[in-house]
Amino acid sequence: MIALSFVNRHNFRYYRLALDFHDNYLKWLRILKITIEDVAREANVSAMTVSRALRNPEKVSTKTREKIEAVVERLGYVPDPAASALAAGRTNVIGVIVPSVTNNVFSDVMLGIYEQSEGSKWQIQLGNSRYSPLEEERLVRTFLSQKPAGLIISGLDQSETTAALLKAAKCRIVQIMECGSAPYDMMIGFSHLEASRAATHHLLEEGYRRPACISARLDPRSQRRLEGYRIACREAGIFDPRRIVTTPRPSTVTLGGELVADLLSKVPDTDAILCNNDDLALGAMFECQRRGIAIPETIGICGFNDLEMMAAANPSITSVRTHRMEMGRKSMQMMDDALSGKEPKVSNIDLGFEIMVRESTSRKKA
Amino acid sequence: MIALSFVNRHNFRYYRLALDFHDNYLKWLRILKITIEDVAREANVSAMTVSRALRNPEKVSTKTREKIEAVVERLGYVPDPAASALAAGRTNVIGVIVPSVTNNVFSDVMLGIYEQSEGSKWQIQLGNSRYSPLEEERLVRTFLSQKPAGLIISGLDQSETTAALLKAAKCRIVQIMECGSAPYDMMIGFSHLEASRAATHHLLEEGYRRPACISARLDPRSQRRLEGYRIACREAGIFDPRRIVTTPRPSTVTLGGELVADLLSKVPDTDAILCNNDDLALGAMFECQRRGIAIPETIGICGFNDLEMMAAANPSITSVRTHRMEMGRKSMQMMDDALSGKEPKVSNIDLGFEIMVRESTSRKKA
DNA sequence: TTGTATGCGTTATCAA
DNA sequence: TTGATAACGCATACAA
Repeated sequence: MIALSFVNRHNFRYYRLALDFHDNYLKWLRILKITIEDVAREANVSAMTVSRALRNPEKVSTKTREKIEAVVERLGYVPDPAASALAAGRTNVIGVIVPSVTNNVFSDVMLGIYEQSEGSKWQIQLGNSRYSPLEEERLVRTFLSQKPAGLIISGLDQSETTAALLKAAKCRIVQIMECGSAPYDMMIGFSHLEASRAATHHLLEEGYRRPACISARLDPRSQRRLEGYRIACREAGIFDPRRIVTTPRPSTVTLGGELVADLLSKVPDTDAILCNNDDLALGAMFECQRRGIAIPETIGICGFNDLEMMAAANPSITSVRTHRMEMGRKSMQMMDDALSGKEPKVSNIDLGFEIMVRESTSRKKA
Repeated sequence: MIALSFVNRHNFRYYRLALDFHDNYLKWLRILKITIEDVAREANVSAMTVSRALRNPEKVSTKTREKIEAVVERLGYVPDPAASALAAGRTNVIGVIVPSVTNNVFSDVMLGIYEQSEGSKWQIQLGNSRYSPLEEERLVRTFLSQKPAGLIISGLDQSETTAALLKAAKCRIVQIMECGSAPYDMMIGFSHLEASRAATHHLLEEGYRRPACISARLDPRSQRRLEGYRIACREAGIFDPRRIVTTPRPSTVTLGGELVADLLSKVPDTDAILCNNDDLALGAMFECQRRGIAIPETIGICGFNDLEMMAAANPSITSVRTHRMEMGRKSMQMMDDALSGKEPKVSNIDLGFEIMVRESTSRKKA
């Protein structure tokens, strides 16, 4: 009876079960549901003090804090995030929305994000829009309903509704992958158009006069890369629309080979191939090798993204290095800074790119 | 005054602001926070009925349901998942914990999971343990604290604490990637040991007598694959420990080349290389080509996983096909079935594997 | 520094 | 078929 007097309603059952057997009681606690109340009772403090000890340890005396921490550890207490979110009206969730989780490009970015978030209080939640603006909209809605602290989202091409949702959102937003002029909030990326244009320039400088471009997927960034190729060719006065071969299919190594086959059947005098990504480039290389076409002498090949395998290939393949992991890391850092009150000085970062010249386009010395 | 009489406390402000201007009021609602109460008031029903109309539409008359749905649509009401989780004590979240999000192997599995979950009410939440049992433990704890409907987790090698947590968990669990005898709940995968053993057999059947094995990362599954190689070699009486070259570093294409260089410097008479994954295999191929070693004549190369690029390579590379996407899909299906009450007939599935014989090991016909 | 009272938005329960 | 009421577990605001 005495024990029951300080027991709240929902703890009744296990107190009944283990009234005079403390160890048993602890076991029950562990299996049933441990709340902040349980911790408070064990530590002889109020629930509020426990809450404080966990969120703002500095606002609690060292002694009580240590006592509470010990009890938390002993009981294995884990705060209920739902209750926390409901009471506080916010969460420690940072939503990350990417078009693809199977694409190396995005997985590298995610790696950077994960690395940077390690040790912080932020919890990453990943969404996969699968290149669909509608799916993206659904994801944004879902994420926002969770009152996230922040949202990291890919690109500039959200649907009108999505854009409206993001503009109205009360959380911080970092757009990644591209550069642009009107970020919702913060932004970090690079210019796909300029990168592709520079790559085309490189081909021209190496002496290739009839460069082609193959592209798959045709998402907004692919399109801008295509445009970069077009511009560079026009600037050099050698643009020929027949040398552009595209497909909406997702890119694969095999597809790279097929696109090259298609290309060469239409315009056999092509002397260089700018591939919209590295998978295509690898496939293009294999196809050329199968046909006995010399790389880089007869045809030069340039990829995009500079995946790790480009340097290992034989011949090694020229590619446009994009700083994906750094992009992930910095986006997370900007987010963290913004959420910690130290507003980042620059909120719209162009990370640039680098043409990694390798054997596959080095005709000069040959 | 009349209007105020039926207005609850927290809606007071925007009622004040737009008492007699209904449209404006709706706009405010949209920007501020729309709760189930707002919907209920607009639809002239109780909050409970709105809740029912959304969760169990069949328990509400068609007329009221339609009325409510219209209001929900008009106000753009999105339920607060935190409140829902708190009140119901459960969520529609299915947690997926994988060791790596950058590894093609897991991204294929995830693709399957995402595809299968599409259209269902389940919400996928991804966790990345980065091959760390401790990180995995942390993730399991975090996920469980969210009262998920289910958990999909990779492998059999959880830490003791993690295992205890999972056993005590009230949610359904599907283990993926491997086969084993004592699942926490459900399981789907294949035997890495048998797959690797079969691949080694294939090499022996092709006439290779001095097969080597290169491996990176050395996670539990790599180790079991290594063991499969050992067993097959011992069975054939040709086991030579010098032919095993491993590194704890994460595998890359470049690393494949380095391991081959290392291997050949130690045991130059090696006539086949079983690579523990396809990245290594590709790197091995490039390295052999660089050294002018004929594939498959002088050295045969076999990968593991059968990533798409294996078939596109030149020469095409033999690999062990594992049914990753199907694994993802089926794991999600098992989960869905289990959660929907229709307990799956088989709860421990061996998906098997397939040796995809290609040019890189086809010496017979040569 | 610590505690008390109260509300967050939803759903379970039971009554109508 | 619908509604009233009481939790759910935690954090805010304020009091002590």
